[in-house]
Amino acid sequence: MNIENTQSQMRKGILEFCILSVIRRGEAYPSDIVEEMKMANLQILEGTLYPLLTRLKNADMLTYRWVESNSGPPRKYFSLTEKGDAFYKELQQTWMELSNGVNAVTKTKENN
Amino acid sequence: MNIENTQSQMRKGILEFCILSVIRRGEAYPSDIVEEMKMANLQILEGTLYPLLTRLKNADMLTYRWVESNSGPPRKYFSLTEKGDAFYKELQQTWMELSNGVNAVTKTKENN
DNA sequence: ATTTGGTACTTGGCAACACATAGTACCAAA
DNA sequence: TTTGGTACTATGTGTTGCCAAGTACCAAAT
Repeated sequence: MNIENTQSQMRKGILEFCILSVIRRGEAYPSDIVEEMKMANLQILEGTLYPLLTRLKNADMLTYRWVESNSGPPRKYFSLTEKGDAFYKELQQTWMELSNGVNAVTKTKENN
Repeated sequence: MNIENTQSQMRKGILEFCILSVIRRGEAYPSDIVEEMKMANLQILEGTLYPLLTRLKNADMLTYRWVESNSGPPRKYFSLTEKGDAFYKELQQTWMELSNGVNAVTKTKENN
């Protein structure tokens, strides 16, 4: 029961939302995503990102196309499917409700 | 990959924070906690709450005392230990950072 | 031509936790 | 003494973040 562990627990399910959000703004390949997340102070590791993208693709939320790179191997560029877009909107709603709920329970005079 | 599942995934680690917050405002027994959570639109089930309280107690974050009830069996009233209070403050910081991060990544013009 | 280093992706396994389910125990009123 | 409600316990399952090891491709240096 340490903070590092709790931090990764808190990430569960939320990363999915963030990643869909990044891809939703335009085709992206894994390193793009890591970069955008880092800019928002949300680190995500490759060992987390790759399996997550695979899950989302298998669930028909994402598609990808191979794009040649001039500095290394080809890259998978991901984009949202219609289903993925619909799912994203549900996640958005879910996050808002959760976030409001947590703030309601914890942000009370006595706790500040 | 459905919404119900994602909702419970998103709860991971966050419930811990919420529950400590409720108890921090004053001794509470499980049903009190469920009630306060429900008021904030955060449902928590008994099968989740009890093991969580046990974990927190085993980690020295909580203590409890038995209190007689005039309508049923005695109740465990929980309160925070010093360690629990320190931990709560860390969780508070963690939640703020995570929450800000998620909003930064997802709340962009293109996504509204 | 072979080595080296970087980039991109894959795979298998582990630990933590929300949740479901079934069960135990206690109490009070019918 | 049965019934129904309340309080708590114990066990098992599925999902997921993360780690670690591995594969593969490319380009510049040796």
